[in-house]
Amino acid sequence: MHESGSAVPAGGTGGSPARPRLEDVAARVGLSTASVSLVLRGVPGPSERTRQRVLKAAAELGYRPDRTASALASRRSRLLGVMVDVHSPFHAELVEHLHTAAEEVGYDLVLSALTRTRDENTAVETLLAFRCEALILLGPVAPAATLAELDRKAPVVSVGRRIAGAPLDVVRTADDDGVGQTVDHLVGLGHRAIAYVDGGKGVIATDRRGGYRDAMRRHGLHEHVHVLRGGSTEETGEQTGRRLLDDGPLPTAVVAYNDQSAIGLLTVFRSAGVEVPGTVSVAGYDDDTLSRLSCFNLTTVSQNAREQARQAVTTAVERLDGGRTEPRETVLAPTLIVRGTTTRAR
Amino acid sequence: MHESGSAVPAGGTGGSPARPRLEDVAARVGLSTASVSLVLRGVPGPSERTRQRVLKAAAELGYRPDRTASALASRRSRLLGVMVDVHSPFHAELVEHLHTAAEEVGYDLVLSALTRTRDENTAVETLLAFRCEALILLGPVAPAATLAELDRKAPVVSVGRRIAGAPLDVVRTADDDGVGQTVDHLVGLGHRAIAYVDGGKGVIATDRRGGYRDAMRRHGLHEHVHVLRGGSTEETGEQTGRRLLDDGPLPTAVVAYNDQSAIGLLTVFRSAGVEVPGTVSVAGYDDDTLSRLSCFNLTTVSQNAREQARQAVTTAVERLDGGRTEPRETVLAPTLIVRGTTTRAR
DNA sequence: CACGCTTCTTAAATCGCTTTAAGAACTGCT
DNA sequence: AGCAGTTCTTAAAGCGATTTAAGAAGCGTG
Repeated sequence: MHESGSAVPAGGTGGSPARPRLEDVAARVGLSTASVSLVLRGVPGPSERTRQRVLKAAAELGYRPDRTASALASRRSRLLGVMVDVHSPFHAELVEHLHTAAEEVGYDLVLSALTRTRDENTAVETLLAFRCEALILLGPVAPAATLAELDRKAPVVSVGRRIAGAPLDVVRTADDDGVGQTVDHLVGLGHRAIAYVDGGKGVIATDRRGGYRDAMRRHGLHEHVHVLRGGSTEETGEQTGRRLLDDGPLPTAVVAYNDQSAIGLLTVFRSAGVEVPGTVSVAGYDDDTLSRLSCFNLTTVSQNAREQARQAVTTAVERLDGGRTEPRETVLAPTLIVRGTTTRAR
Repeated sequence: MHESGSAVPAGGTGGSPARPRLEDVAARVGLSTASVSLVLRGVPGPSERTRQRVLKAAAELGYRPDRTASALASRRSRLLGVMVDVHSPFHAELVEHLHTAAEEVGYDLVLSALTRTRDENTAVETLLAFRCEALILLGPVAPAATLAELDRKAPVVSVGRRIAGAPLDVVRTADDDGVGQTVDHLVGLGHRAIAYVDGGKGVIATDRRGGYRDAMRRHGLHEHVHVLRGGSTEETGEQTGRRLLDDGPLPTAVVAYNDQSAIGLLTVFRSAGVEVPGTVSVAGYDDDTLSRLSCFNLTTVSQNAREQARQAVTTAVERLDGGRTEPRETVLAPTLIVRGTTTRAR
């Protein structure tokens, strides 16, 4: 059963025509597999004539290198593992840009989805089993120590989440700055009673809350600082909205932890007859697909997915091919996107 | 000849501890790699004693088989390729269930994202390069002939899209039935003037439109059949909504091609002071995340992602391991989800 | 104790590609 | 011619697993 280069296209059970191998291409042009491999990978050496012939033959046979084999042989998979929450529209956008960025530097992506029944550990294990050379984790929640541990197996880039106390690569936007810009914008419109709806206990929530506090202080609105308990979903937004309506005089503007929360507020306000932005201005964070819907048209902050993705890939590749070993944190500036839910104070 | 696995754990240039290989496990228990491989894959043969020792050693070393190598050696990748539109929330849900379904039958998933700059061809090529054994395409738009061609390289399962005229595996829900159920529901509420907002020229749009027509006819509402030009986005929904408002008497109910379109209608109606469902009932299709937002609370049709995912995996695996060769179309019944945008006719 | 039978183990060949050291084919120069 | 220098090519050794045919134990029997 070792009729290696036999004439029969394929045997076995299936009917498929047996994918051509490097050897088939080599045989066709009467060269060695070594030469063919060299040509196909663009390694200098082969003569122009050889190059042309090989390229032609490969094209004619419809040859596609076998990733598994070349990964094994070269001990390089040229794969970047990406852990992503399939349900997050923001992650979707990141993935989109990661793809193009990776392609430009000759890497491919392996996506590992986070689901209700698939935790970060599983997702990462899968990535490792694929021999990904570096891991790009979108909004990881694992403790810093775990990530540091992981980083010893393969370079880790945390996107969107600041990692304190561990020497890891991080790419993120300045969350405090984003909220700060929003506050600036509102103050510029004459608002003073600007409330903030908090997002919980995560690192991100902390940063955004801090950004709000600082900005208010900066504008001398210290005594107007008002942080309300909230969350990251429409539901919590609605709850907070109702509390606001019940608890006496409304602020003239409310900044929410994220778009979903903001939309919850919006819904409650409008159905209670409170006009937005007529009576209350509302701003969110994330530039979620939701926020762009014309029925919301929410003023929000964009995290610049494109640039973050690009930086994440660069960061990973630098450690892989560039020999960088010092961890680096890349902090990008977010962009305020003014839409229709904020206007001059009443 | 087998002094390959020397005593030193790693050494060499790098600093990483060098992932343990099968050979390392074998050396540790003084057995051959063959035995270890057998044990680790659960193949009967090795004695109980051997089994225990191997398992222990593997655990101690933290051994994880190298997918790349085993795929190459076994000529089986046990990988299912999934083409997915990262931006679609419905696809996200499918992916989630595909993961669990695949895991149950011992397969892993490779996701290949469709983006603005990454077409179906590219996505599928990637999947093939990973040596996926079968391809699960979520809502493919490629012509039937292309898919049939592809199917010769690896079994293809089209999810959500009916493929006419090509012998391919398909898993989908009955779109006509879904719209039919919606119409039934509305008729049951006393509606007679039920309009339909079309979704364009695709197969799915055609089916849904047909479902509307048939259902209306079935209820003897032949002369109330009213199909409006529309689309699949909020924008087109809004446009159609405005046309409806302009063009004289409103129907008492409008069924839209999908949720996004329905939400466009909703937005226009409400901002024009037309109450939904007070004056007009509105229904969508897809049970999109959007539709669940309390501010929309849209009556819609669920495509039962979980079951579709499960069937898709089963279908693929049957062809891979079960030897099935006849193509099969699995049509699941969609489920009407009544929420707050439909009520008794005025 | 030699025999046939199981039951375990393992040597060795692959899988399809990469990589490196060595070989072949030319060149130009003395 | 002879020799060094270039420029191309290739043989052959892996990569880390799987797989199979053959070998080694173990074990009742006659």
